[in-house]
Amino acid sequence: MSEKKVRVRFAPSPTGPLHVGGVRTALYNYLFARHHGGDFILRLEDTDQTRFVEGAEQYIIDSLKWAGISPDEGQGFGGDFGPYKQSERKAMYKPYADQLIEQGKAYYAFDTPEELDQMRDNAKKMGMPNWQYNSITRSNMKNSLSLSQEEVEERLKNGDPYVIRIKMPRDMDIKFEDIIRGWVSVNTNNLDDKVLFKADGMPTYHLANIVDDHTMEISHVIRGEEWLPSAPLHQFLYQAFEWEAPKFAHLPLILKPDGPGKLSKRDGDRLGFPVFPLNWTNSEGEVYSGYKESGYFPDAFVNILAFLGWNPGDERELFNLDELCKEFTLERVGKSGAKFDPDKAKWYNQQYLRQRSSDELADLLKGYIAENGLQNTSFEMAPICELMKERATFIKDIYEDGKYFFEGVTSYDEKTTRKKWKEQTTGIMTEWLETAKSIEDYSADHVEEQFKAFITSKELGLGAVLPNFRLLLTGVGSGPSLFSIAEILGKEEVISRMETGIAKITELKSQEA
RNA sequence: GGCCCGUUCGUCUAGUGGUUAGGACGCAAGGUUUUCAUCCUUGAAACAGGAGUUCGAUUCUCCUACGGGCUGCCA
Repeated sequence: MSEKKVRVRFAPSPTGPLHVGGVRTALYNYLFARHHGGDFILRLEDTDQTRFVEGAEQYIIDSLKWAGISPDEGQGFGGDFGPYKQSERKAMYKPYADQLIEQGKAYYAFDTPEELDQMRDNAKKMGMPNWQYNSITRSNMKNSLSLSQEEVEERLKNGDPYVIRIKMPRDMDIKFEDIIRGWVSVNTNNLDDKVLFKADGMPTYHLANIVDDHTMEISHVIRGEEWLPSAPLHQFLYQAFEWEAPKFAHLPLILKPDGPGKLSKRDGDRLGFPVFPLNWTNSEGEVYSGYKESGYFPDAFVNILAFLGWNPGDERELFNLDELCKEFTLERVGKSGAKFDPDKAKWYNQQYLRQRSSDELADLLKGYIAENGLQNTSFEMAPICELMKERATFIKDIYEDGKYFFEGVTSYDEKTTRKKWKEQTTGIMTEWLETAKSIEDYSADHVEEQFKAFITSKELGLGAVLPNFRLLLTGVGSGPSLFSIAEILGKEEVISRMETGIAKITELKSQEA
């Protein structure tokens, strides 16, 4: 049976940026291909010329690359089955439509869009919300089944606009087995005579899709659930052409985190999380945020998406791409839609951040600083990352929570100053400053030892003194081990920060009084 | 409205004809910590409802409810 090589395709329409649902579909295709040693193909379905969006094609390619799931062949990636863009394959489709006409499986229809709108409107007014062009109604329409042969020829010769529609038979059950959903069955009485070929000379999605999947030797069609209703039509077309149909797998949809409905473009920025892999600026100049720019790692992003509808069947949750390729099967994909959980997404990123070495984080942090034109530091970046990574979710947290390493101390946290800096503190800190000056070894352990000896000799409590020391070195009331911070800053900087800090806080305090 | 698909903690989910229905995120409490975060422990939290089938159904069947998708010369 399926000795055939596994070949799957991701076939988006370049009408805008890809959102996470689309990327997940691409990911599942990629994982399936890798798991079976097959090919993953990118095909652009741009048969609707009115919906062309500048930059969308490149956006799709860039997104897949960023996520690390580049196609083996396809638009922008080469291959032997090209072109991979339907607008460039335009000439291929007509003969297939003609073949169906010759075989009596399809027919010409001359009804104008206006006439069809009129039909639907009238039907609606008469209480029929779903008027369809089908085996019943087609006899009342202008087509090659209802018109005389002479008139049809006349119209064709005159160059009257026409479409080609499938002639859906009456009362026939179409069944197919979906890998995820099992047997799906629909009666053709509920199906309409879909347009296969448009008046502008382009095929519709339905025709192009079948012809391309067949000629590109696609073995499995893995796509979103929104295609399930047209799957019977596609099945019927394979039969009409007498082609072996690929296997189908319809993926559940990704839903909004709050109310009902599938995740849409606006949800992300409304709810404070991205729905797109990369930033996207529309023609009006509005920017929609992307995972990349929001600080997500590609591997975390992939992990998040993989688990929206799939799981390994045990309790592991952290999977990199290689592991996913090894373990992914369509049989373990769920049937029901998943609501996107922004909190869980952050948690994943945090896990991946912590897995990274301090050197790796240091490089990323340098990139972040450069990209955003932020203040660089003369301190070693890796130890800072080592110190901050436990409490960070994104690279930017390392910078923001450790600003004092980069921008120095620019202010003193009001609350901590008010609550912890007592009258006698200035004196204590000045004494500690003198001691600190005499210390040569500024390793964290040694500073801690000296500090503790100091407070013991003064009969002071750690909780009363340390927050003030922290205030002097960082300007903030909380953070990682202060002694480690001191080690990174080094003796010179510690002394200098203490001197200016004591002076400034004392001044602030005296102004209050 | 019609057709199709779905329904286990708030969310993502595991799971079985007989289980204390498991995990993760989030939430709450306690512990650790100079502090914040981390970390550890504990806790609250689910089989949509109703009929069947069965000795026994969360698990199988049907109905209802709810959710979702589709219903274009869009994909």
